[in-house]
Amino acid sequence: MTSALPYVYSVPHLGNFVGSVLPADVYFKYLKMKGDDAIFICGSDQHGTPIELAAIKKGVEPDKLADELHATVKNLFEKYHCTFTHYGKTHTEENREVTYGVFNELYNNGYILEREDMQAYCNIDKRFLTDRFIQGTCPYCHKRSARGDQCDNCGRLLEPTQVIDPFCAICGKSDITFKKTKNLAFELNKLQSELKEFIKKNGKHNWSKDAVNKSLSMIKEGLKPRDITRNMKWGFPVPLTGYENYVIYVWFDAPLGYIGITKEWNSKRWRDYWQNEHTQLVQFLGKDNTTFHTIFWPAELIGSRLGFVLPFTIKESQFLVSKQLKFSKSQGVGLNMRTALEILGADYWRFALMYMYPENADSEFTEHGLEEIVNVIMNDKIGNLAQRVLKLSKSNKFLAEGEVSAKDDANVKKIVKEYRNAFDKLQLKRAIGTVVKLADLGNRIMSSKEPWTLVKKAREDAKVEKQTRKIFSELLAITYALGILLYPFAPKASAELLAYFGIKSEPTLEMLDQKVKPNLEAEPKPIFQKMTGKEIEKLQKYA
RNA sequence: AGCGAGGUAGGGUAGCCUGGAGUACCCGUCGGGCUCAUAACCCGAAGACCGGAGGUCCAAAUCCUCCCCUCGCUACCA
Repeated sequence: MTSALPYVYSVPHLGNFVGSVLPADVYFKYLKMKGDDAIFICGSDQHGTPIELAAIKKGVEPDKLADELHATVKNLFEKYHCTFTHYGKTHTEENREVTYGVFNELYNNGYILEREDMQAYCNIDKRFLTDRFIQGTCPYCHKRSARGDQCDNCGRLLEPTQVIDPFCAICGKSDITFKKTKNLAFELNKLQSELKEFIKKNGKHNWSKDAVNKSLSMIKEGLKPRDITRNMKWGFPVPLTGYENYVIYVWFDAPLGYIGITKEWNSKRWRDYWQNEHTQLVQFLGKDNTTFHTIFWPAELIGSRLGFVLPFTIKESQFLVSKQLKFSKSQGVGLNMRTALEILGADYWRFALMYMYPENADSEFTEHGLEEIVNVIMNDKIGNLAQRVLKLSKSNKFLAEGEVSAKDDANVKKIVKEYRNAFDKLQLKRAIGTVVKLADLGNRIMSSKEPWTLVKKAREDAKVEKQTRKIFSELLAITYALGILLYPFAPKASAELLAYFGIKSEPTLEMLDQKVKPNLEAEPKPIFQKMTGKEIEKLQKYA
């Protein structure tokens, strides 16, 4: 399984995180709990115009800048307890090999076309300028914020020739002329029917309606050849004579990075996953990225005839948006993955973000919404249930000692089944909902059975004692199961809870059937805390 | 503009594929219970013309058509 490769231009914001890496990591943790042979591949997408431009402006080599950014982002994901099998990057020898392999096969198989077009050329820097290297005044809003592809101010799409008073983003001068230049294009149109067949077949495997329909409609409208070379410097050089000054276009090598990164992880085993007909490839990505994964990239794989696996499931997310808070616009300002950790710990963000996961529709991030999830769902319902069960058990050891297991409890079993079912269908919001359901079950038992009353009678009445032991056993089983089910969403809290039951290793679903003994000597500590005025104040700084 | 997806109590969501009394969850509001626990938890109530207008059907939030609003894509951002 993979998560969309973050384009490492700045610190990812919370919307980026919840769109692909986080749900992917959550799902991966579930697969590991289940015991599947799964690997989770992700990494930094390092090529492309924005990074080359930033490197030129900073006066550093693009590979150096890209590696620095890669290190920063990698470190951040670790702080959020993401456990990739490998978090790599696209500018590697391995990815170059994979990219050239696919490129050469497409070329040999007759899917590559040479065509000519007009492109901007800076007479001062003596180089061609891709659209983003052209800046100037927007013909629509007349702000000096237009680029060759789009205006940053009004968001309208532009042609480079439409930009008024264009200047070169590198030297700032206006000495630009348009020259005829050649490029290689990938004839996607030749693979249309194979792509359609692939989407129709695999689209049944839990893809969103949105992903299937927009992919099919794009094919229906007719695919066109798409450029795969760029007249710039940063990237993999095109391995063809006559193209010495060109690099492979980032969209072409970035998704091949999934394979390249796997090869970087393990030079022997990568083929076992990627060239194996039994592999089920599950890919997490945001809605802006869908057709790259359902059309452009599969076309590369199909056209290469190298027997690479195609996406089995496309797990597309919508966007998490915020009207009241600034999600990073770029440049690391606003509420992003870094600044968020200054407010709350990783478990809180993981759980809260998954609780508001924009699974089927855009979802709204609000300060109040976050507060509610942290304070009510995590703290009051889940954390406090564990605390009241463990404390009551500790102060009534004679009723709580002995082995417990979630195996024989019908209510717990039912919820666990629903949890598994939700995950297996990739319904992640439903999955996190079942965790809350389990806590609700515990809280309801507490209220209806009132074990704190029973313990007083249990010492005198053997019948009551037996009854009370059963209730304790059930409550402890629920708490133990909570510790396991919580793992994908809040791994740290899960570990803390499971420690009371003597579990120190990574949890598995099999453990639910094990018999465990609660440690009634240890003083239970709350696994979650509420957000206080201090955290809310910090959050409001981003309003 | 074209294509795709969304619009559900005051707020936030699930339900829609596979039609069956507006069903459910969280917050907020109102009333009650409980005192084990982190002032938490539990029970009950009020609150929705399911974006709008038509249509199909014994029956529509769900299927069809048109319109309005929001988001995404439209091939040189990735």
